[in-house]
Amino acid sequence: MSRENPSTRERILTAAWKLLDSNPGTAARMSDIAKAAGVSRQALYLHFPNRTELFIATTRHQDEVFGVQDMLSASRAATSGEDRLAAFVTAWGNYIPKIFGVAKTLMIMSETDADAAGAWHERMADMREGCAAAVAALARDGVLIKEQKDATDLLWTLLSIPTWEQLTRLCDWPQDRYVIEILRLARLALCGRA
Amino acid sequence: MSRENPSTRERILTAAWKLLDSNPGTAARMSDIAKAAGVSRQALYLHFPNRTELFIATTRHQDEVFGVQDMLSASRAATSGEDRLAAFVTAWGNYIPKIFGVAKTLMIMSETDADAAGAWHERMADMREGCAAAVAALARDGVLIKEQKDATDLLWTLLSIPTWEQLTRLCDWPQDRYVIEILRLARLALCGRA
DNA sequence: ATTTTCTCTTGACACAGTGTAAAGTCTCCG
DNA sequence: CGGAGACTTTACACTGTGTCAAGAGAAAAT
Repeated sequence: MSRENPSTRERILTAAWKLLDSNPGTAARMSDIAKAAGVSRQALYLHFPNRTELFIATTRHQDEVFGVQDMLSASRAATSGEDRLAAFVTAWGNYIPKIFGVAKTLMIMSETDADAAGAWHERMADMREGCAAAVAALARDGVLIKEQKDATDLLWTLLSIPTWEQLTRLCDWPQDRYVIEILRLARLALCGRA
Repeated sequence: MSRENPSTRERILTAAWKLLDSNPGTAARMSDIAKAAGVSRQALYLHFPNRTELFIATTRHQDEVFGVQDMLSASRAATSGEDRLAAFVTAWGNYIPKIFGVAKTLMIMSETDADAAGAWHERMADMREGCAAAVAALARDGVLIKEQKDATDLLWTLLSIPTWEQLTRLCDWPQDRYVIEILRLARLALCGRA
C-alpha cells in the first residue's frame, strides 16, 4: 500500500485532486476517480484503504507538491511582529485557493467521518500554530491589545476557510482584496489600529 | 401533505429538530427520525417528499416557533446606526445557537443537494438584508468608513454560522463573549473605531 | 526459458440508506 | 354499515461503499 508502482498511486491522487478541485465539496465517487485516473475502481482500494484515506492522502500530496513548510518558514523570517503578521496572513491567505477544493471536501466529511475529522483538525491546528506565532511576535513588540489566546482565536477564525469562501466565492471579492481586507481586519482586531 | 393530522407532522418535525440539534451536521437518517417520532419510516414520506424537504421544513418550523420576524423587527426599532448595528448583531448572534444544529445540516447538504442549497441561500440572503440595513443606517449617520457593499459583505461574513461555530465550539468562547467580540470587530471594521 | 511475484482487472457480492409501491389495519365520520 | 384518511407492514429498486476470489500480463528471479 505504500511501495507499489508510484505512477498509479500518483495518477489516482492527481485524478482525485482535479475532481475535488473542479467541484469542491461534492465529494466525487470512487468510480468517478477511477475513471478519471484510468484504472479500475478496485485499484483504488489497492492503494488506499477507503475513500476517506484517499482524500486525506490527496491533501498530504498537495502539501508536498506546494511545499507548505517552505511557505510557513518564509513568514518566520520577518523580524517585527507586524511584518510577521502580514507575512503569515498573506502566505496562508494565498494558499487557501490552491487547496480549497480538497480541503472543503475533507471539512465536510469531518462531520460524519472520524478519520477525516482527525486529519482536518490536525491541519487546522497546524495553521493555528502560525497564528499563535504571529500573535506572540506582536505581544513581544508590545503592540497586542488582547490576551494572546483570544487574539490567536480571532486571527485563526479570520483566516478560516469558510471565511475565505464566503468573501471570495459568495461576495465575489478578488483574491488580493481578500488578503488586504483580512490583514486590515486582523491589525484592527489585534492591535487596535490599521 | 399539508392539511393532514397536524400532530404527526409536528411530531416528526420535533423529532428531526432534536436529532439534528443533538449532533449537528451528522444528518440523522430517516429511520432514526421515524423511530424518535414514534412513527414508521414510511410515514415520513406521507408528510414530506424527501429527506431534504423534511429538513427544510424543520428550519421553517424553527423560524415560526422562535419568531424570527419579531426578532429582526426589534433591531429595526433602533434609531442611530450604531444602535442598530448593535441590536442586529446581538439579535442574530444570539439566534444562531438556537438554530445551529439544523442550520448546519442544511448547510452541509447544500453542497450536494440543489434544494437544500436553495433554502440555505435564501436564509443567508435574508440575514444579509439585516446586515445591509444596519450598514445603510451607519452610512446615513456618516460613520461608515467603507463602501456599503463591502461593509455588508464583511458584516455578513463576521456573522456567518461557521464563524460562530469556530469561536464558540472550537475556541470555547461563551456565547456572550462571542457577541461582544463580534460587535467590537464589526464596529472596528465598519467605523474604524470601537 | 520457465517460474514466481507483483500490479491490476473483472465480476460478483454484502451492506446501508433513500425512495417507491401495494396491500392491509384502524379509526373516525357520515 | 360503509367509506375515507392516516398510518403500518412488507417488499423492492437503486446507488454507492467496501470485500472477495479468480485470473491476466509483465517484469524479475532462478
